[in-house]
Amino acid sequence: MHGVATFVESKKKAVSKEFLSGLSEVQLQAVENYKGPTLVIAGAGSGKTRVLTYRIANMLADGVNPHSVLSLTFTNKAAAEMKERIKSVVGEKAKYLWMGTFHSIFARILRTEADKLGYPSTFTIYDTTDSRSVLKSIIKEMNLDEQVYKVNEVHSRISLAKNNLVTPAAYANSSSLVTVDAANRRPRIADIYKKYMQKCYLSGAMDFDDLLLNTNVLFRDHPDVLNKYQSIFSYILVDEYQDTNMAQYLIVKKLSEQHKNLCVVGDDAQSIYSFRGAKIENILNFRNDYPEYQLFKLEQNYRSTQTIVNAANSIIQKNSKQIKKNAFSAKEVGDRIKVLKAYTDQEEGFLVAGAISDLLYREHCEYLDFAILYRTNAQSRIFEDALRKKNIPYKIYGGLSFYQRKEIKDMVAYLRLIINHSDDEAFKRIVNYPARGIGDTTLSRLEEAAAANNTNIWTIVTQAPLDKVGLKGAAIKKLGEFAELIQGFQASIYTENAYDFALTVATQAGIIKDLKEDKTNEGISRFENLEGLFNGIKEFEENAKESGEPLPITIDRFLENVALLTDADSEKPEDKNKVSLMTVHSAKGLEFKHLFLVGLEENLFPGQMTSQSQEDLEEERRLFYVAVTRAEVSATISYAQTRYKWGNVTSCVPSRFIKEIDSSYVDWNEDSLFGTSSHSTASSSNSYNLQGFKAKAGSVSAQRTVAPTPQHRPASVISDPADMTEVEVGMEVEHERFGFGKVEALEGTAPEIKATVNFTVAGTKTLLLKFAKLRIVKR
DNA sequence: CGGCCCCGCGTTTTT
DNA sequence: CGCGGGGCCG
Repeated sequence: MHGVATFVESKKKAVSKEFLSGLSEVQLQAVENYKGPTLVIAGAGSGKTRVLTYRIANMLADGVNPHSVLSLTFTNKAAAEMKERIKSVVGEKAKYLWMGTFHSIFARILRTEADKLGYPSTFTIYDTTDSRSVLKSIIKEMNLDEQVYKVNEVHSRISLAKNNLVTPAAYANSSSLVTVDAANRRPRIADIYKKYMQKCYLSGAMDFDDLLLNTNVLFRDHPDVLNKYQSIFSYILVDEYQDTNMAQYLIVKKLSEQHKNLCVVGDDAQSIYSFRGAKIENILNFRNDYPEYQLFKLEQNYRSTQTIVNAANSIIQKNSKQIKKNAFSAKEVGDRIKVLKAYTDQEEGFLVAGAISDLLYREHCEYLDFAILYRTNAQSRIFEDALRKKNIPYKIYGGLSFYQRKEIKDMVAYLRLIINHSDDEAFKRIVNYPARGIGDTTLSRLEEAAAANNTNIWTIVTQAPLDKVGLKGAAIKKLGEFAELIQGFQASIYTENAYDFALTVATQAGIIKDLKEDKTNEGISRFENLEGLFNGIKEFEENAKESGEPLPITIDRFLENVALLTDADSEKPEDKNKVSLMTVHSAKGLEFKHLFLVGLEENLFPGQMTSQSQEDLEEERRLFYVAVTRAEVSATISYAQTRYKWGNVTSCVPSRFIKEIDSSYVDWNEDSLFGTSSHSTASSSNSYNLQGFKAKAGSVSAQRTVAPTPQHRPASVISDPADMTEVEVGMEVEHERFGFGKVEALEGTAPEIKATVNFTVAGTKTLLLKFAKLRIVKR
C-alpha cells in the first residue's frame, strides 16, 4: 500500500498544474492548502466553484485517490458540472469521486447499510407528496380535526424535529416544542410523529429528512460502520455550508473526525434556507469547532460591475448577523440598477419583456444572457405570457417538477411497488389505476387492517384472510388479480434492462392503453410525458453502460434516485439559448448578464409571512442580496401597483428593499425608460405614482420623514402595517376618491385595521386601511 | 363504485 | 384563478 502511494506521490511533479495559473493569490492558497480543517468564505461571484473544482483537481493531480474524496453540493446539477470540470482537468479518474447532494450520497450509503437499520436496501424514498399523504391518513385515523392539524404544518413540525435529530419521544419531552404546539392547540403532534415514523418504517420508506436522520442513527449505533466511512473519506468538502442543517452538520462532523481534512465553503450572506432547518450558525461557528482551522476569504467579485456589488453590499449591511468581509469588484463601474414601475402585474410582464427585446436589439445579446427572477413560482405565468407574445423563447425552472406529474408518479408508483411491496403510498396510488373496480371502501378496509396488525397493506392483501377483513368476493378477486399482476414482474426485475422492463410494466398494467385512449389535448400531453419518462430511463441506461457498469442496467438502479431528481438535472440542449425564469432560490449559484428581478412589493418580496420577525426579514434580505448578485452587467428591478391574487385585484406597496439600496446606485427614472406612452394602456391616471413612492424614495435613510414637494402634498400613504398604527381617531385624512374626511372610529389590529371615516362629500365609510390609501392631512 | 360537479382553500422558498 | 377533496347521483 505504502509503496504504491509513494510511487504516485513521486510522480506528481510530472503532472502539469498549468490549470492553477489563472487563479488569484488567495484562490491559489485555498486550492493548494488542502490538508486540515478549512473555511472558505466566498462572497458572491468570487470564483467559489473554481476554487472547489481546482482544489479537488489539485488533490487528484497530487495522487490522492478519487475514491477517498467526498464532495457534497447543494444540487445534483452542481455536482455533475463540477465533476465534468474536474474531469477536463485531470481526466477520467474524476468519475470515481463521491460527489453529489447530501441526500443522494447518503441515500446510497443507507442502501448499502440498510439491513443494519432494519430497512430493505430497496427502500422507497418518499417525496413531499407521499409524506403528506401518509400524514393525512394518520390524522384521519386518529380522528383529529383536519382544520386544526393542517397537514402542511404538521409536516413542517415533524421535519423540523427530524432535522434537529429530535425523536418522537424527545419531541414529547421537549418543553419548547410542546409549548408551541399547545399554543396552537395541537397537543398530539408528537403522537402523529411517532405513528408517521412507524408507518414509513412498515412501508420500507424514508422521507427526505430520514435520509439525513437515519444516517445519523446509523453512525451513532454502528461505530464499525462509522469507522468504515471515516476511513474511506480522507477528504471531505462541503459547498454552500451556510445552508446545512443540524443533521447535515453532525454527519460531516463525525465523518471528518478521523482525517480532519474538512473543507467547507460558503457565504453567510447567502444563507436562504432556514425555513427548512438550515443553520447559519454552522458556518459562523466553524472556528469554534476547529480552532486550528485555516481561513480563506474570497472577497473579490469577478462577476458583477462595481455598481452591482456596491449596491448589494449596501443591502446586506442592514443585517446584524454576519461575518465581516469586504466584497469588491475591479470591473467597470457599470450602469445603475434600474427600477421599473408598472401599474398592473400584466404591465410588469409587458415592460420586462419589452426591456429584454430592447436589449437584445441594442446590445447584441443572446436569450441566454437574460433571467427573470421572482419570489414565488406563481408569478411566472405573467412573464410566460408576455414573452410568448413577443416570440422570445424562455424556459422555466422549478414549479411542478416533471416527476411530480400524475402520469409520471403513477408509472413510477408501479415500479416502486414492484421493487418494494411494502410501499403503501405506491399501492394506494395504483391499486385502482387504471380503473379496475377497487374503490375507497376496499382500500380503507385494507388500511385499517394494516394499521391494526402493525404491518403494510401488501402483507394484508397477500397473507391475511381477506374475508375476515370485511371484504366481499368480488373485491377479493380483484385484489388477487392485482397482486398477481405485481408479482408477475418479479422474476425479471434483475435480469431485464430497465427500459424493456418498464415498458412491459406499462403495457401489462394497461397504462399505455389508458393514456392512448384519451384524445384530449391533455391526454396527448400526458402520453408525451410518459414517453419523456421512458426516454429518461433509456438515457439512464445508456449513460450507465458508457461508464462501464455491469450489465444489465436494471430498473431498480434507475428508481434509486428518482425521488431526488429535479428538472434542473436534465436540461435539454435545445433549451440552452433561452431566457431563464425561476425563483430567487433556484437562481443561487447562477449568473446572468442581464437580470430582471420582479415583483418587488411588500408582502411578496419580502413575503407576507416573513416581515414579522427580525430573523425572517434578515433572511428575506439575504435572498434579495442573492438575487441582485446574480447580475453581471445590468440589473433591473420591477414592481406593480396592483396585482391579481387569488383571482382578485389587490393593491401593492413597493418593497422596502428597493429603498434600502444606497440611492446612488439606483436609477429612479421610472417613466422615461422606454418612452412615456408606448406601453401605458393602464397608466392614464398617474395620481397613484405621485402619492405612492417617488417622494419617499428621495429620502432613503429617513424612515418616514418625507420632505413635501411644492406640487404634491406629503405622501405618507397609509398602507404598510407600520404606517397604519399612526392613524388615530380625530385625524383629518384624504382619500383618492372620497376626498377629505375625519376619522371617527378604528377597529382591528394591523394589517387588518378598519377605519370609519366621515367624508365631507361622500358621507361615512368604513375602510380597510391596507387598501384605502389614506393620506393624513392633519394630526 | 365511478364520475361529475361544486366548494373551499391557498402561495413562500426545495432536497 | 386552479387544484384537490368531498359529496351526490347514476
